[in-house]
Amino acid sequence: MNLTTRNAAGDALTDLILTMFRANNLTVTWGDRLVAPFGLTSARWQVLGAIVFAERPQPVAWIARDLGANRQNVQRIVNDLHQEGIVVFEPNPHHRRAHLVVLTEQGRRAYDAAVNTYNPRADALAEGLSVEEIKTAQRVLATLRERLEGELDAEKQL
Amino acid sequence: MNLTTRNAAGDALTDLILTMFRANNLTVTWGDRLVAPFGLTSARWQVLGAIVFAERPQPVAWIARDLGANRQNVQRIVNDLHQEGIVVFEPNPHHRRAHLVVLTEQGRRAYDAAVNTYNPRADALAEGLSVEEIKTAQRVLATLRERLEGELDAEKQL
DNA sequence: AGCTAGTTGACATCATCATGTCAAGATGTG
DNA sequence: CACATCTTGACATGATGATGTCAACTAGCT
Repeated sequence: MNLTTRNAAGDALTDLILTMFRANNLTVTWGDRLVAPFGLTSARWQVLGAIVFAERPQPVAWIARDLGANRQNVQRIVNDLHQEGIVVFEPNPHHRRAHLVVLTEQGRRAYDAAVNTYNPRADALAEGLSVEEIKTAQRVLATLRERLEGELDAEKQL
Repeated sequence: MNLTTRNAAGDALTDLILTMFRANNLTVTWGDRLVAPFGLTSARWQVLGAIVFAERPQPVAWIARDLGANRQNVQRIVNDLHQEGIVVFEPNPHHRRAHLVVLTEQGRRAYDAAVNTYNPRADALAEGLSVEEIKTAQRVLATLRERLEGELDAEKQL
C-alpha cells in the first residue's frame, strides 16, 4: 500500500544511497586490512590524517569537529594511540585540561607507511574511470552531505 | 617522507572516499531518525527491504548474502524483528533449521510507512541534481564496490 | 548406506559508534 | 569579582558490526 512515489531523481538517488552503503562498508574493511600491518585501522588512520593536515596541534574536540565525528569516540581512539606511542599530549597554553595532540616519530612513520601503501592502490582502484566522473560523484555526495547536515542541524534547533 | 604519489584519478578517488565516509554516516543517522517513529532503524529497514524485494521467503543466511552483510548480525536483527512481531518464521520444506522469514501485517505496515515517509524526502534531497550526474555517481561507486569485492575475495583464497 | 564438505542458526567476543551525564575549565557579561 | 553559558575530557550505556567457534543439518560423492 504505497501512497507516495518518487520522481526519476529520487529513484536514482535511492540507488546511489544503497550502493554507497555497500561501497562504504567495503572501503572501510579494505582500509582496515591495508593499514593493519602498521598498527592502524581506517578509523585511526582518519584521525591521524586530521592531525597531520591541521598544521598546528589541536585538542581532541577540535579534531572530532574536523572529522564530523563524535568527540567521545575520537577521544577513545586518541587515548589508544597515545597508549601505543603514536601520539603524545602536549600542554595547551589556552586550556589547562584540553591538551594538544601531537604525532610522535613513530606515529609519523606509521602514517607515512599507510599513505605509501595506499597511494598506488588508489590509482589502481580509479583505473578506467575518468577524473571527470569521479569528481562528479564526489560533488554529488558532497551535495548530499551538505543537505543532510543542514537537516540534522535544523532538528537540533528543536 | 612520502615515497609514493597518486595520479589525478587517484587524488579524485581519495576525495570521493573521504566525502563518502561522511555522507554515509549522515545518511544512516538521517535514516535512523526518519523511520524511528515506526520502530525501525536504517539497519532494520534494509533487512525489511531485502525481505520485501526477494519475492519468495528466504532463510536468514540468504538475506544476509543479498545485503552483503554478516550472517550473524542479520540474524540478530531478524530475531529482534521477530520479538517485536514485525516478522515471523515459517517452516522451510528444504531445511529443518533454516526457517523462512516472512513479513507480518504489522511488518508490512511499518515498511510501507517508512517508504511513504522516505519518498518525498528522497525527491527533496535530489532536487537540483540532474538524473545523469546522480547515475554517474552511482556507477562510479558501483565500480568501486565491484573492485573492492574482488580484492577482498582474492584475499580469502589465501 | 557412509563419508565429506558446505550451509545454517546459536553463542560469544571485541571494536566502533551514538548518546547522555558530569565536573573542570574557559569565556563573555554585568 | 560574580554569574551564566559554552567547551572539554572522563565515564557509562546500548546499538551495530566483524569475527570465530560449535552443533545441527543438507547435499554431493562413492
